Amino acid sequence: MARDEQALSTAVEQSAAVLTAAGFPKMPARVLMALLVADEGGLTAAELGESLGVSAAAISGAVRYLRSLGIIHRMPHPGSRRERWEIFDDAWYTALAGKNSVYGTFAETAAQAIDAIGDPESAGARRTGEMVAFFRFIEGKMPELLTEWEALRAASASAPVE
Amino acid sequence: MARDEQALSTAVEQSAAVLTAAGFPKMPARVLMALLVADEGGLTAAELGESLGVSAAAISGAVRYLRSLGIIHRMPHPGSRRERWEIFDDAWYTALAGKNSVYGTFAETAAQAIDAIGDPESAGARRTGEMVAFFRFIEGKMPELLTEWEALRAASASAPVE
DNA sequence: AGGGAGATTCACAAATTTGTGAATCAGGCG
DNA sequence: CGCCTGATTCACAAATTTGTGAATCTCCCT
Repeated sequence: MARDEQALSTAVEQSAAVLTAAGFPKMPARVLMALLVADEGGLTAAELGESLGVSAAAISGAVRYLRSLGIIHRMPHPGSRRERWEIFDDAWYTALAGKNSVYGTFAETAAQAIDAIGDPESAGARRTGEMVAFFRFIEGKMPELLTEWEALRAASASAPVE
Repeated sequence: MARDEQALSTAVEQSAAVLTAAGFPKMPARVLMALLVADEGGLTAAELGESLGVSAAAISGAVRYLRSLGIIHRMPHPGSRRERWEIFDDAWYTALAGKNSVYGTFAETAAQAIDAIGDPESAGARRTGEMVAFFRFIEGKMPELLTEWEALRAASASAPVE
């Protein structure tokens, strides 16, 4: 079965839209998905621009954003001047771990509200305390979850996809 | 110890800022935090507006958004005309479960890209397949995690907060 | 019923975000 | 050594999002 560019483009756009709805910036989401489904060797900025129908400048901005998140990297160029961008294999893993720490900082910031409320018996303090505990719990569990994933992944190392 | 409104307001704003950075709309985030730390009985739209320094209209919009997410509800009014808004106790739990299903739909949308690529041996198909598997794994694990949290929560039912 | 407090909605204004074109920079190749 | 392809940055334009004021609606209370 050959590459169905039409259907692929649709899938890329739809996936990017889901990411966008989840709060991810639009152009980075599209670039990310394009790189995800790309063949070995990554894509150049020009290729990305053409495939997504946007200017080189937009690509550059999106690429900078994604690099700052540490989920893509520039390929050690084969020899030509063309810079190739490639997604890290563990990008999603990393992204989730990063989001996890966001949960953590959120919990710690909110914990300050408990002190400000003063009375630990009050509804607000109780409610806030529960939320803080919840996110601390989630944050604490996440490493475990990721370890489990790694184990699973290693187990089915060269097994077929999907 | 009495309520330190100054510090409380700061904590509310900072927590809201963290949520905003994570992709949550600004005003809903602020309203959510204000309701989180509120005393028993919730707050009226007017109280929210005053406490956050914004117009009643802005509150109304934020409240509609939060209600659509199912994380706040209008209190069965005591008798007065004033509508009181209150956060659900399991709001965060619910929110995470909801976000979880976002992961799921993302995975399923992206899975379509694999078919479009055709060759399952290609780098793109392998990479995408791995991502899909990862998010399916996370989605599958989440219920377990939440169950565990419920158990923990029930265990320390009337234990002190924080 | 009528008055009035409060919530909600609407059209518009402000502000932030997003994408573009033109200019600039970088470095491989003739 | 200088041209030429391609990446990057900048200032600005477009567009989407966000918040406001005024008008409208709701419904309790007399």
